[in-house]
Amino acid sequence: MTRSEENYLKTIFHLGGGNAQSITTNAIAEQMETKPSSVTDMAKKLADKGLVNYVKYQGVSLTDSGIKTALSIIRKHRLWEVFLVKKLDFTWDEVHEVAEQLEHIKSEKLIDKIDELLEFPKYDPHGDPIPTKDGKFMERDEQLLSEMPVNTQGVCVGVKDSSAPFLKFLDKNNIALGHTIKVLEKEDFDQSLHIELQGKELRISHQIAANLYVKKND
Amino acid sequence: MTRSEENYLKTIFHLGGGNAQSITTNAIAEQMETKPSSVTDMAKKLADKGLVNYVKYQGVSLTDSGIKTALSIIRKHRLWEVFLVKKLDFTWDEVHEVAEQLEHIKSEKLIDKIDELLEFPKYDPHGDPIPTKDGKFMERDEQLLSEMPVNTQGVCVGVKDSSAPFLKFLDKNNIALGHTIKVLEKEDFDQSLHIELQGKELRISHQIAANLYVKKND
DNA sequence: ACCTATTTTTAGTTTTGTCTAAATTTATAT
DNA sequence: ATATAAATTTAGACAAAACTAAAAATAGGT
Ligand SMILES: [Mn+2]
Ligand SMILES: [Mn+2]
Ligand SMILES: [Mn+2]
Ligand SMILES: [Mn+2]
Repeated sequence: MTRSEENYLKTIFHLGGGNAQSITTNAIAEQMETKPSSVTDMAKKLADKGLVNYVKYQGVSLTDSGIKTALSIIRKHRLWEVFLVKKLDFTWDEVHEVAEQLEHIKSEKLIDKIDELLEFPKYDPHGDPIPTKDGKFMERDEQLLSEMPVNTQGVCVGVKDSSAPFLKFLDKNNIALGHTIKVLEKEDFDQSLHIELQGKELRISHQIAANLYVKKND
Repeated sequence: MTRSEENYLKTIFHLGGGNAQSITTNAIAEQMETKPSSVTDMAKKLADKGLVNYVKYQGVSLTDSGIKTALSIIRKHRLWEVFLVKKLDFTWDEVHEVAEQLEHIKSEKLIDKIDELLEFPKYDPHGDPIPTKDGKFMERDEQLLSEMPVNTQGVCVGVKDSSAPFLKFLDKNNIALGHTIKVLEKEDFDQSLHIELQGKELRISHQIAANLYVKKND
């Protein structure tokens, strides 16, 4: 399994190709910042290896074997991200790039030991669930902050956009995973929100709210 | 800097190319389990990049820039080996393969933090010195056990051969870094040694003794 | 049903790193 | 000094993974 093949599988999974959905050539090309013709070439190769179902002009979806492989890469990526934050004091906006490299290290023992050292974390620094060794996913009952009704409250559990600029913005505004957020008011005009964050009041744009996952309190 | 280029530089360094010595095409090819013609191709490329001095039919030596790069890869390799042993309970015969992959991860912050986490180790699990960030080497006053005179004693500080079979053999015979070894007798016939190891007597072949580094006691 | 715009594939190139086989240079031995 | 052997380089090929440009298929709109 080459690094490139692994990256394609991961991307197809993230685009929904694990749910029998057919992912288009263009969607993959855009996500990977490559050209559609390159995607076609790889689609054929992955199909030959039994990792994707590929029908000309119809896109690709992952086979069971492809899903398994994609999940193992995603598991490694997220465990390394936790390692970088918990053990090496990286900030959550610094880890993704390095994890993109570390996820391709081939050693089952290595990743199992990292998992153990971290005491088997369930979520990565951005709140994304870490698949178990046998490819099980811990999905969480969560919703976007932008979809929470006024006067409900919950705990921030994840980010949809995990780009460095967004994460740094959150840091600057004291928004972090585990913080309590209550929706005080929604502005009709621009969908901006007036929220209570850890006791303090704050106004945030729709764009921010639409990239924060919240778990509603019982 | 590609992974392949890094591996060539590291190999040339290990073969002595850091001391203005000219390393032959065949020596590099043999060490890297590749063909001489491939080495010639790479020699030209590395020369173009100013990393080696290459004279046709005469072999290559590292430039200052090449030495610097080689030392940075070796530093990463050895720090990762320490990490695997100290933090993840790998044995010293398991670490090399994984370190061969990890040494190519590109992140200065990552390796500096690993160094810090390990409290700036000076030697790797096989007793090899870890170059400092600015490329300084901690050479040790050491010699091969096979070259120690009868009735001298010292501490085992390193292995010359760090292949898994040899390391496992050492484990089985309770030979480990830090253990005290005294040469009791040398057999003229086959150069085998009669030694005292941590108080117990033991016979070892010349081949074993010629792959153990010992630091003579003052 | 037909035309058009978009998507996707094909065909042909490029780069990196490898290989084999052949040619060339250097080393060795008489 | 010359023949022979060994080491090294050259030339040409290949696989992986990308690209561009052109061809083909699909989707939408009238
Ligand atoms: Mn990430
Ligand atoms: Mn993440
Ligand atoms: Mn090693
Ligand atoms: Mn080592």
